[in-house]
Amino acid sequence: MERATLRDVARLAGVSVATASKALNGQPQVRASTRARVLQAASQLAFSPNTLAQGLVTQRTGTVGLLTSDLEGRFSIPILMGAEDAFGTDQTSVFLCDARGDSIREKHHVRALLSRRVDGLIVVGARPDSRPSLGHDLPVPVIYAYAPSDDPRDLSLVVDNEGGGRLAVDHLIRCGRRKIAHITGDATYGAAQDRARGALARLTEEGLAVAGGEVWFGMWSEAWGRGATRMLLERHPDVDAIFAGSDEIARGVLDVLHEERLDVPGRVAVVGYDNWTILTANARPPLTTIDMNLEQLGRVAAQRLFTAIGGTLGSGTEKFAPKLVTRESTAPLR
Amino acid sequence: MERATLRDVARLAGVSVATASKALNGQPQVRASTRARVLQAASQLAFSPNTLAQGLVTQRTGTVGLLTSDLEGRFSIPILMGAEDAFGTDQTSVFLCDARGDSIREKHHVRALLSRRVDGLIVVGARPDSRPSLGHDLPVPVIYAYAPSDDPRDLSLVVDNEGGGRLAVDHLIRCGRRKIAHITGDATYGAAQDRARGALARLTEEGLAVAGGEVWFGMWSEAWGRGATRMLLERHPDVDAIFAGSDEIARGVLDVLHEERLDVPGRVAVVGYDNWTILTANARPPLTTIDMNLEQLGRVAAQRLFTAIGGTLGSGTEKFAPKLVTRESTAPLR
DNA sequence: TACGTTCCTGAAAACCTTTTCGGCAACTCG
DNA sequence: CGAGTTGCCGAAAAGGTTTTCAGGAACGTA
Repeated sequence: MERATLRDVARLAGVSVATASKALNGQPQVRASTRARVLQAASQLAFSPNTLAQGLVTQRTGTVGLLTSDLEGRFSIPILMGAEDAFGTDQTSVFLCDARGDSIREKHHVRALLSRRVDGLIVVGARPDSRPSLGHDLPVPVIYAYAPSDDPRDLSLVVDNEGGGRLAVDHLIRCGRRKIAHITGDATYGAAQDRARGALARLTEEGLAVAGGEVWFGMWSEAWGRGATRMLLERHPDVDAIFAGSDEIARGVLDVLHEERLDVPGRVAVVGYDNWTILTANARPPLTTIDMNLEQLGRVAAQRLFTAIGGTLGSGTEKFAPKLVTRESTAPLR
Repeated sequence: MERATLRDVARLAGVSVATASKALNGQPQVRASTRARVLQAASQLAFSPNTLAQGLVTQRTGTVGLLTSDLEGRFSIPILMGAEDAFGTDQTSVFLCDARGDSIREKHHVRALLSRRVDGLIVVGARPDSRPSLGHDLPVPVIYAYAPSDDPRDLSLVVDNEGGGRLAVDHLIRCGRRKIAHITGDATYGAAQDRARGALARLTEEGLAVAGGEVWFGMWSEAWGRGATRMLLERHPDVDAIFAGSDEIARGVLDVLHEERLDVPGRVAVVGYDNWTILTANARPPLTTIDMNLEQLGRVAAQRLFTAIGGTLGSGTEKFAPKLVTRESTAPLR
């Protein structure tokens, strides 16, 4: 299966390569009949242009590098899908690189991508805390997604975790709940702090205090969700809603509530975080949760990068609003 | 940040581009001192070769296309990671494309990838049943992973599901179990059938029949796992092991056993399938399961493709053995 | 008929690298 | 001292495309 080149097309159409090129690219200075001949020849030969050669002369490759730090982590994937999707429609392809959290591996990948003359870079971090900038002496625009760059001159797109916490609590309040507890993950995660801050702020607005006396920080696991819920019920059996910092934790919460025969949502309402379908849809009952809209984040990152490729992209950190996904674990009281 | 070209390096080193190229590529016909000068110049200018130009002349781009049908699905990711990992060490990069199960979208992507002059293609399917071949008139080698091609002339790398079923049951038998049930997913999935066949074969070897009278096909969900387990316990309360067709189903199984206060693994042992960490590690107790070794599959696919790029790759379907991951949900009886 | 326009077309340069091959200098050896 | 080797280096072609610019043909006008 030998590939046809533009030369072959031109020869078959009886024109020069220059005209063939112009005909194929829709340049105006070619007669309609000539263009038709070229098009016909091209399709006959199943011609598809060599993008390497195109890139060499146009200085645009139509490729971007997507640099992730943890592919196995669940958060990179939706972002990646969003970006791939957005680019798919413009004809740009994405190079996927997984640095596995290793910074020298990351450097290596950046070098390779630049060597491939990508038009831009999207860096998606493993967790929503800031990460080291790639620097400013790069010849292409870089956009940071999920984990912001630690350099404010870079452009970062992140999730609004404070807004997410606020959203969850707001929903519970609207359901008539007044004794709302918050069980969440590792306190060293900025995300945990932000969500808690948002939750507390909304409670305060309503004149409420958090049930359980304080936010329960711990780990991002079902086991912690179970343990914390047991302690919580022991000390504050009258709690009527629990906002969990992740769907995993929420699963643990539900598990213990079920064990204790406390009806969800009749007696206690539960909200999770992440909208990780495998956990939320299968839960008993299916879990109301906060969706970070990561796919949208990826899509926007792609678009921003695309428009920035010619000119320049801004700087600073843009926050994206999460959304509430209601399922059966929450409902109005009575 | 303008990029240095080989010309710049050559000029700085006081040699021709030809010698500069040879020096950088380790060709022998260049004096040591000259090479040193070139190397020095290159590093001084932070030179990195333009791979587009290289590809144009060498007819090798050092890129492969990875065509997946369902990125969100959990099975593509490990394969993708394995491939990315294997390629990372050779300096080849991967173009990621998600066809979203749409065959015209897939065609589109293939065209684009060929236009980019990828050196090869890895096609990873959504489910382990056979899928349409991309055809044989492609100018690059293609390798099918997870979902085999429906054309035996293609090379496909798949998981040995029959072996997996056998492995699970074998483990349960070694744990002294004799009344082993199998609750699994959608009967229209080849994977479900294969796993069941392997399980039954191993039981027969031991002179055992499957507990519950037959294999319980249903859906790949926790809810089905719960429902099936309830029915099973009602009719056959003496079952001492359950092999679940997926970790999701296993979670449902565990849930009901827990509700019924049947000790796991003291009274009933449970084995899952997939080793989906988020489900298995958090289960109560942590779940023994079958790991399909998908990362290895991806790695091998990459290697096969790489060695095939020069020559030709074989055909047929190669099966890869899954492995047993033991956790606390299984243990010897008494 | 001579000249200026308007339309199309094609030759050639450019993009950056690899690779072949010829040539020059310095040797070795008879 | 001449001929044959050996070791390094550079000129040039090649890879496939886009784009600029010059020029030819056809036409209208004076």
